[in-house]
Amino acid sequence: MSGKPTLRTISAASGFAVTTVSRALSGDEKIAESTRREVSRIAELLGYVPDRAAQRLRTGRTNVIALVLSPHEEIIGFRGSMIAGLQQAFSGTSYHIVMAPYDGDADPMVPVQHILRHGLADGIVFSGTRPDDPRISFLNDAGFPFVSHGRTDSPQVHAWCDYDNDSFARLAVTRLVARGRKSLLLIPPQPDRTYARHMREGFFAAVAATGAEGRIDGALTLATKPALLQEGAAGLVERHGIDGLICPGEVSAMAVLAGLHDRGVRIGTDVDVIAKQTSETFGLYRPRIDTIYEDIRAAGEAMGHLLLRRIAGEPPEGLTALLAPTVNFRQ
Amino acid sequence: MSGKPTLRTISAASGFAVTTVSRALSGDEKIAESTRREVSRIAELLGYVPDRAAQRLRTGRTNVIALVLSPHEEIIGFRGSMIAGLQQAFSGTSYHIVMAPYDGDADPMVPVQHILRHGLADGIVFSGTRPDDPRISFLNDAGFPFVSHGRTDSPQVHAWCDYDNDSFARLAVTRLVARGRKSLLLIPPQPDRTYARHMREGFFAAVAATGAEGRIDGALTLATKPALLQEGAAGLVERHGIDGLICPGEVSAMAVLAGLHDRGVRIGTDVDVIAKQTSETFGLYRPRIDTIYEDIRAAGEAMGHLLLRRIAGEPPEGLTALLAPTVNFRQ
DNA sequence: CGGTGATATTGTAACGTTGCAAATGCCGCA
DNA sequence: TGCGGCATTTGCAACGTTACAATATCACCG
Repeated sequence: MSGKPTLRTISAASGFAVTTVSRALSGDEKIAESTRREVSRIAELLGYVPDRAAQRLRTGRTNVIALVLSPHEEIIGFRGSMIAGLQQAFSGTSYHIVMAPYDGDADPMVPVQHILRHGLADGIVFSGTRPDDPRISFLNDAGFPFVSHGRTDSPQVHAWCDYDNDSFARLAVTRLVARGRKSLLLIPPQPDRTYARHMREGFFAAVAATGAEGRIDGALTLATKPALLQEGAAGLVERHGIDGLICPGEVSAMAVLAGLHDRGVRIGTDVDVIAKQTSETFGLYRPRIDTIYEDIRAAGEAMGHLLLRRIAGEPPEGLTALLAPTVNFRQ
Repeated sequence: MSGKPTLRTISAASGFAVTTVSRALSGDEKIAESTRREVSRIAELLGYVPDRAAQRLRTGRTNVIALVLSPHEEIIGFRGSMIAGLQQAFSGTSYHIVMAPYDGDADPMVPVQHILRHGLADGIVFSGTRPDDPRISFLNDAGFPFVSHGRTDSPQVHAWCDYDNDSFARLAVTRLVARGRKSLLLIPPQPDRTYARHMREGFFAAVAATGAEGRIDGALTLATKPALLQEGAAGLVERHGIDGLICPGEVSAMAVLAGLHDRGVRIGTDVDVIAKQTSETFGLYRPRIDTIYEDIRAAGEAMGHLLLRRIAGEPPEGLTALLAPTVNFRQ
């Protein structure tokens, strides 16, 4: 009589068979309304909670979503915001989020294979998508529900959510040009990611359209080494007369701004810097700069909803979300 | 023949009983070395992976650790760093981290009760510990392994990991006084958390010891409303002649620095600001300020190890870690 | 040569759930 | 009265694992 109540406990207490109790609590199927009420009443009374392990063993469903993030993500609050958004999407469901271990250095296939191999989850959310990301076809072949943060070049249809980095770059260029800047530099985002290409394309398209001069310096690619950016960006400004810089994230922005500051370059006067903003806090940076907001939390929430639909069996066609930039410009 | 290999598959392939196979793969117990090798060989060959759901149902162990964090944590990268540290501690084990849903507003007991009720995990890591935190006695009574980030006033013995905020405040005060500052302000940390008291105590002890003047303004308590801090701190500096400020986190530091900047107060000249630093990136802030580092990732790793020992059955006595501040002062 | 004990292996049962096929009860209609 | 058919309920089996008690094997000793 001690221990947690099980279906058997409720069965004994209510007089109905275990199977009936199970079906009554599951909600659907042919069960008399009176039976359902009585069973529910007793279940509630006894504080019954279904055993996830048993359900999982029997049904094969885990009620778990695996989140695969590289710890090297440039954006500081990325993990936290993404999790918050996913949790928002899963509130009201019985899904929990498990963090798939991934050191970010190894083959990106490793964590994904690990999840499938061990049956850790019913669906996967991953980020850091590459143009030829092998995870897409692997998961598609396995028929495993997933949503990627970022797009690929692959013709394979799949659910994804992405930020419109093309528009981001266009907006940034347009703004800088409107402020009278002529010689623009895009701090290169992570080169092997698809979003980096979108950003570059938008950058050069806008540069061409506005008649400004635009460059990207490959040597500054290592956004994970802020010290390099700090030196390099400031040097370029001096040597090539750059007067407008676009930073693809807060870390690169902080590094660039630090480098300029340390050389006595006046932000907003000698040069303009415009950055992608992903946290509230960055808006407190001084001197104020123009930013364009990317809402990671919203991305997480969108991905959560898309994934739930995939798990429910919806085909991936059209299960996509392209999130628009929000400008945050000074007067 | 299709489907994942199970113990039965290996049993059939090797000729040993299912029980023998299970024990051979589990590692211990009396199994002939030759048997173990043969069974392992076949298991490897067939790509056998034990079914977590079945193990969990049979043993009651989940191989999961629940992480309970408030999304309102002031520190931006807190979630990500904590997760990274925990994952580091769990690498090589079969433990996974599940994020317990917690909106931060509700009763902190809710997520903890949820975890126990649904048997979601073998252990819990939680943060935001209060002096009379009800989770401590609840989990102790339930005999459930846990580690808290932060201490309590309760005499109950439990595993915890904390940052030495007393030392943090003393170091900060000492540094400011050494730079000639006389009238110090501590931006108040979250008032209902134990760490806030430690920080206050260290602050006033050091202020008394150095003969400086120290104050905390309760009106600035709402660290989650950076706008308030921005206005309030700058106002206090002007009205009360504050010349040294201590910020308990990066967000409050950014707010305070923004407020001072906007009023034309010169950082490092008119006033000195010293802040707790929790991310690499913050070191790029300009003008440079003195910071004292708190390593959240290290805290996560320490908590992971402590929790594993608790789960292994070690009594909580002495399972504690007080992490020391690291100063990062300008020359 | 029978008995003892150590060592290694085995069979059975159970964890709590759900899918399936079968059974029960009941009503109306022939 | 008997029977088909519907609505509801039931029992059995199984998911894959491990705990437990029991058995088989063998060497050794009296």
